[in-house]
Amino acid sequence: MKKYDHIKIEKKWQREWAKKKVYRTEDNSKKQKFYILDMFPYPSGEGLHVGHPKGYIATDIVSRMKRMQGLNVLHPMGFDAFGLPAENYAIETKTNPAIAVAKNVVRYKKQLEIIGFDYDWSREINTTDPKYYKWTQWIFLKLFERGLAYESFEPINWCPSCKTGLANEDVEDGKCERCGTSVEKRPMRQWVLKITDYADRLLRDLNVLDWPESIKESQRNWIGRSEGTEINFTIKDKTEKLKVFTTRPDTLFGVTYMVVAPEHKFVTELLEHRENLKNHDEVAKYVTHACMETEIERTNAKKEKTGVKLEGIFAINPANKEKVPVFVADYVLADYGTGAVMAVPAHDERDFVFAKKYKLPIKQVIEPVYTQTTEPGKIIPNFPFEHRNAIIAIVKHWKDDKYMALKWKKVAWGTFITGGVEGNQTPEEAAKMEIKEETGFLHPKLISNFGRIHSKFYHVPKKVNRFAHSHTLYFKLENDAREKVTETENEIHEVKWLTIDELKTFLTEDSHQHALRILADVSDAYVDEGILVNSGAFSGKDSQEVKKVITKSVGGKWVVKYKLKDWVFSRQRYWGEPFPIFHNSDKIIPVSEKDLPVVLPKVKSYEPTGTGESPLASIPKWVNVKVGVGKNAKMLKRETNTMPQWAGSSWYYLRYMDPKNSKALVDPLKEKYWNEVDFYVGGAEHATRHLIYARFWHKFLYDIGIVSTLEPFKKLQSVGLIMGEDGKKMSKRFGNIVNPDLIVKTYGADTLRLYEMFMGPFDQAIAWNTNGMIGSRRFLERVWKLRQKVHEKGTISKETEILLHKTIKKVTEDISSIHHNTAVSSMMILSNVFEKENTISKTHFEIFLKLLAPFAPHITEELWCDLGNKKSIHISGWPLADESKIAERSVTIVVQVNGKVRASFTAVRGTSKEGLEKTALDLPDVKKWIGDKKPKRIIVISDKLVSIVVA
RNA sequence: GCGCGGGUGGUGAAAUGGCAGACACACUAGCCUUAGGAGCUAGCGCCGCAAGGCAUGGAGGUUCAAGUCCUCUCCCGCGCACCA
Repeated sequence: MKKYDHIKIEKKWQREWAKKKVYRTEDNSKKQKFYILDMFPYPSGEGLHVGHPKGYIATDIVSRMKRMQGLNVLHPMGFDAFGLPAENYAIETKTNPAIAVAKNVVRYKKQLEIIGFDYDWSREINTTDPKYYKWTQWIFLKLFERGLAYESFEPINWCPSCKTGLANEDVEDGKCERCGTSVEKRPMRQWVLKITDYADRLLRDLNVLDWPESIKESQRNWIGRSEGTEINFTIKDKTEKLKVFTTRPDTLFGVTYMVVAPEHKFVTELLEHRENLKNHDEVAKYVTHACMETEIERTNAKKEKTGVKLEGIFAINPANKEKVPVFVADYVLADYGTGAVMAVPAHDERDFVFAKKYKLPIKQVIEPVYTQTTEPGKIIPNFPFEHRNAIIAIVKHWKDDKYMALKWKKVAWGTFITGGVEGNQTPEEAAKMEIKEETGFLHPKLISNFGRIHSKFYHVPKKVNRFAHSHTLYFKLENDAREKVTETENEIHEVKWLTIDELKTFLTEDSHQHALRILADVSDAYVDEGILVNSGAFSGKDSQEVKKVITKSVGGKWVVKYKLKDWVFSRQRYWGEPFPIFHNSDKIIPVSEKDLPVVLPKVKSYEPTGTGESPLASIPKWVNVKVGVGKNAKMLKRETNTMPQWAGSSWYYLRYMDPKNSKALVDPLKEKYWNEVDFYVGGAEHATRHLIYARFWHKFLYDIGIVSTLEPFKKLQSVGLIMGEDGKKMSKRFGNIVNPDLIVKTYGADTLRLYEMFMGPFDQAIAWNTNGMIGSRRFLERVWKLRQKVHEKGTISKETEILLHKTIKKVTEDISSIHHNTAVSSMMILSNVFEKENTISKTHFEIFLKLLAPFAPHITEELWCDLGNKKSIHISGWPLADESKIAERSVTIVVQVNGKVRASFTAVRGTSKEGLEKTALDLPDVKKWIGDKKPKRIIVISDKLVSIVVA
């Protein structure tokens, strides 16, 4: 037999498939459709490394199986090529980026082709093709028509190195995602898309998506919805008001000062006239400094908080008419909420830190409520609470720095002294009585009142959910006078004298720990929900329940805010889609649809100007256009910004449905047929950019009737990176790049494909290991040799046939759930068993080849053809597992004695439990372990195991 | 700090609550070959001569039975982070 010559075989079949158009996708098919998509690549000058095809191989396998199962599969490929990498390359080499992109695309296609993908290349798209970006511009026009694209002059993130504005999503840790330079805030004219209008739908519809939870969670975080209240504070002796946003209107009575962001209009306007502020210069200096800081410096949470008081300015708390000072401080963000906050230091950590530093009053308005969530005393849900007035007494020793604590004897509790308040006792009387009863001490003296601490728990002896409201009182013993304690009290608990440090580990109840923090003077802001105090008519109410009531009482408005910001959509660079927009002095005039596309002109220099203008501005012939005829003709100026890299990829999946249509973005009938992407595979790094932008545009296109689905990608799967052999990210910088061309040449595309799938779980990052790949090659060699055992009238054993059917089932299920690694290993097991057979029947071997075909399309096609088949294996039918064969007649029964496996035996499937038990007890190995002891219990699981328990 | 994933041999990893380590790499021994990154046979978690015991980051728990379920805890990766 011939040697397995992968080079010859792979070349031969790739040509043959292309010639016979084996993978051409039909639009007018009666078959059920399946749309499977890879995130298309950005063709850089460096070419693909072995990590790039991992996702493509996985989708290729799924699409091949689906095709064999008789579905009409759309599995397209294209190129995303606008943006900075191509432009920077152009600047370096002084070539037109269009030329470099064309060259890179050719290279990428060649690299992809030798791996043997089943793409229908007749549907290839390229985002830089005017025939494509015509429709990107068209979508922009529609957004503009609906008021979702607008010009703004707000300060935005600016990368001084890339010399362009950036979207919020392009900034990571205050640095430009592309080049790592710290971004600055810079006010400039820019185009912005109103993605915030879709925030609520983008958030809500995540729930129906079959996506990895981590990516959905990232998007939820990014959108950052929160509900709260907007409240106006009037300014003393002035007409203007200060509007704040808060999620905690229930703490309104605890406001002791206000804070506004340095960029806030309120501050800017005050600074316009010296006489407005007694400390004008100080404030001006602070504001200037704060605005100059970079995003990193500003947003570092660990940075010490700074601020300056606006001397002479006071705000009036609408709830209690109290007069509070106003500060300007950079811990308040200008672009979230209203850029101003009401500070409640007692119940907000940041305000607390600031108040401590500037010695501002801290006023408690929420009493803590602790809920027991662990046993013993875990509350029973949906069960009413019995309220009880109570005390917690902290008693200091008469001379030592020690405090009295109770160690409970019947439960694992450590507490201060506790008790109920009976009848018309005052809390102080009740506490003194408890001290005497429980400990015998006679002369406690009240030092201070720590207020109430509430706790919810299940009272085990009384069988009720209890809600205890404990007045927490601090006493000091005047002397050691003590009387005897009754026996009953002594049986319940033991008195201990402990230091503060010892109490930290001794006290088991959260409410007592809270009291201890007050005692030790280390309490910080209590930020959880609780019961209102010092809040006028609202005192005693539940904080959760009064939020809307308080809002209403001060004329506030219940609102929803998002962290998500509108999408800064213009770049001051050359290599992007031009905007279909004209300017006429102040007026904005959209280019009419029939004049699309606005083609990107050639320029002499691609260098960014850094002035906030793109290089396009330097081509007067392109910028100045005469529009209209006769006396209606006007000279207009074109918009010279370009769109960001993310524009083209925000809708490309739709174009594959109808890539050549010059009349419409996508033909409505084709859109209805192909519908949504059934399965989308790509890197998790796109979680908060491409995957949010595309969802946004898709929802917009739904609203204007272009698409018929609410979401673009039904099921999403993320690919785990392939790292270099050194475990570091594969990159030119580390010199650890493995070139797939070389692997394909030396080992073959089929080996590469098989290995990348066999490496490990698909979504997990993993290091490349060329050594480990040998195993996949050997497997294919063995499959090749198996051909010699195949005869028309060959036979395989019953067991092997059973295994074959189990393998069909396993491979089918594993491909569907992207467990390609275990699919490969199950085929390896089958081939190992085949090797032990003398002959293999043709039909059985063909089934095996079909299972392997999606993974190793070339070698299987060659063997399939060699067996005399005329049509391609890839359009043959997918095998079905015969369930009746999978159910083996004999099963192995495991016997456990006291939970340890001691023996096993073979039984006929379906043997009665009694029969299994009897056989098991008769086994010598079992008898040995039971000895003369009597089995206490015997558990029998049919067709599986017998578990014997002996004393 | 909050949220989402993970911790299993020398390595990559398998395992509907039912024989932990399938499958593969590496390694060891032997065979076959004019030596090669080839093939075949056997071995390969740890301790132990063995019988057997111990092992899925750590500590408890539920169960006849736990890598798998529950509680606490440590470590690693990712996302968000002064968002009021």
